[in-house]
Amino acid sequence: VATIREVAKLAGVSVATVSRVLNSQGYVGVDTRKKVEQAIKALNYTPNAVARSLFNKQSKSIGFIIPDITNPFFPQLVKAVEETLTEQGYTVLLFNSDENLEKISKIIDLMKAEYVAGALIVSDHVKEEHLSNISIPVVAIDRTISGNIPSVTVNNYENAREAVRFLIQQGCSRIAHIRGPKEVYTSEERYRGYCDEMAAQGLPQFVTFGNYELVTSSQATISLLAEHPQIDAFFAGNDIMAVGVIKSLTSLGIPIPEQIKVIGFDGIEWGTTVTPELTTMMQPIQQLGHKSGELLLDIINGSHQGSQHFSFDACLIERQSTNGRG
Amino acid sequence: VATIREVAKLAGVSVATVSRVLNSQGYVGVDTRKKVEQAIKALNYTPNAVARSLFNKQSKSIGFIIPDITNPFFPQLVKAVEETLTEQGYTVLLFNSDENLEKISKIIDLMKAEYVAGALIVSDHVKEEHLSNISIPVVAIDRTISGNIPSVTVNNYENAREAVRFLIQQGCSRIAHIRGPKEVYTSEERYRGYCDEMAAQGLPQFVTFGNYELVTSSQATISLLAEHPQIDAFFAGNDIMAVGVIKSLTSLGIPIPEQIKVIGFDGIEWGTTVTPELTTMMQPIQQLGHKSGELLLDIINGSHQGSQHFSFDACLIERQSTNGRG
DNA sequence: GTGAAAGCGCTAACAG
DNA sequence: CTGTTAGCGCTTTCAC
Repeated sequence: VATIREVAKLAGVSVATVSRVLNSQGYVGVDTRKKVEQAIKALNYTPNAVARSLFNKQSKSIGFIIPDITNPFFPQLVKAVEETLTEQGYTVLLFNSDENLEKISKIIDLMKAEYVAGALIVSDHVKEEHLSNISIPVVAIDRTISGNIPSVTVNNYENAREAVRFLIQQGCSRIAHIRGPKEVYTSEERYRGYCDEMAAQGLPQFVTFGNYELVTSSQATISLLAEHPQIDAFFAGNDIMAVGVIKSLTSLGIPIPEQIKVIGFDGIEWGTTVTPELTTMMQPIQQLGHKSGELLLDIINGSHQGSQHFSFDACLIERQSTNGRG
Repeated sequence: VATIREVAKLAGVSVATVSRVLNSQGYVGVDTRKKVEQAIKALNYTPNAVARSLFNKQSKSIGFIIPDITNPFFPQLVKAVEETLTEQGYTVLLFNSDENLEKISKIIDLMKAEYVAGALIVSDHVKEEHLSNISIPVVAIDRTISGNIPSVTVNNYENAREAVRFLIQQGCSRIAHIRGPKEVYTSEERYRGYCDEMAAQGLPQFVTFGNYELVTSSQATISLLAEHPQIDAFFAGNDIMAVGVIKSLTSLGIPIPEQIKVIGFDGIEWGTTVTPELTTMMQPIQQLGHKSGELLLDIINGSHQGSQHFSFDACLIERQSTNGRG
């Protein structure tokens, strides 16, 4: 592997000059530049990223902390983020936190040690104080951390109301909500949206915890239905739970959507594998990923101005689980 | 952030001595060591990983190349791999190749630039020559690259035969195979297993391509069935395609497993969300991940000896899609 | 046992 | 415009 010194020697110049053409910084004579470029090509030279990091105290990589790589929502987000970041010459370092604070603090140490240029964080447990002794730019995705930390989110609250309104338009009035875990931002927001919309419409509320899990949600469905047989629709806090609802209803022999309609939230592929296919509020994953990548890069480059917080709307995808003759 | 020099000053020794206790290398006086350790604690010092890499030309990170992060099989593998690697103080750098050779060569360059200690690769397109000018240890997972490159795989061929045999035991004899894409190792192996077992049993073969995709598989199912109505079982090359089979059969009103039985391969969670739940050959993902991590570490540490190739068995999980009154 | 010094590959003053 | 030089933080001969 060639070093800058070898390039300099071949080109008959000093390493400083080579460094200048490498970073297109400072004045370099036209012919000198040409000689250097030839030498670079001849030696198939690439600057050593580690040495650069050591000096610059910054690398061309971005840390990305997600809570759970096995939740299909996140891999899609990762892909979107990677698209914009690699396009700008950055590498994404992906970390799985499992929402474990010890792990998170290790990850943050590691990111500092690796001189990452910035960080993208999806977490309900990371608070501003965890980030206080970290001097690198951070953008929160999918949930806010604090008003001081830039964020890119989804209008969970408003879109949840929209889901409920859609069910009402379809003729439902006894709408149950299987909600996600406590203290999880998206879960709380969607729950709040459900409550407010139902209250606004003067409709009764039926709520149980499903914890964003399939099995829990299946069970919750059955017990809720036992208590309130009049339920004519389920709004699940995410698609995984909605699939659980569909499983239970199917096993109970309840026709979907004729007797009970089901709507989810997320837009993951699972929703299309079940029968009937799941109607859902599809999250704008591409937009989330691209915007957060761009925002972070802008902040890193110091070229960002204006609002620190962005949010996008989920989009209703009507499929079979609500498309009855209704 | 403290540096080694500050630690040395506080401890009243030279940086060389600090370095020695850091790496527990060379002789250090007992009391000197104690002073240094105190200073380290007092300053909350952590050695700078980048500076270390620059000198050692090796970092404590492992590159992991997967073909597609949105395929649920890989996130699970990633988790298993991470478990063993982080335990040993290594960080996993995850890369998505999309099986794009250009991207792969960039990733390999990057890994060299970051001085990764080793690499784990899942790919059908990476050949030995791509790795030739790379001097870091490599382990292939889930598919072999060449006899010279250590690998940890699944007995796709044998386990596919097992799946077919199971179907036969259940009383099926007109068994169709929806196969994965051409030139994909796992796909070819499972196909070969199907063919050989069917031939051995003197049974007729029905094969179509499903390309490891849901929609393609659904369509393939319908056309295959139109041509050969006598089919009484489907062996799909992976679970995603098996779900596609179930979808089509359900929409055709064909009872599963009474009229037609279905078996998949992989053991992803999707299989439990569909109705009926999917019988499948569950891959030993944990074992795959752990073994490949250990193997790579052993090679890096030069402590490996013996076989370079390991393989594990997938395990039959009987669920509703084959559990008819049969 | 311990320290001084050279150097990993690169960049950024500072001279010229 | 271009070269010299001093580090970034760490490890490792080589003396003492």
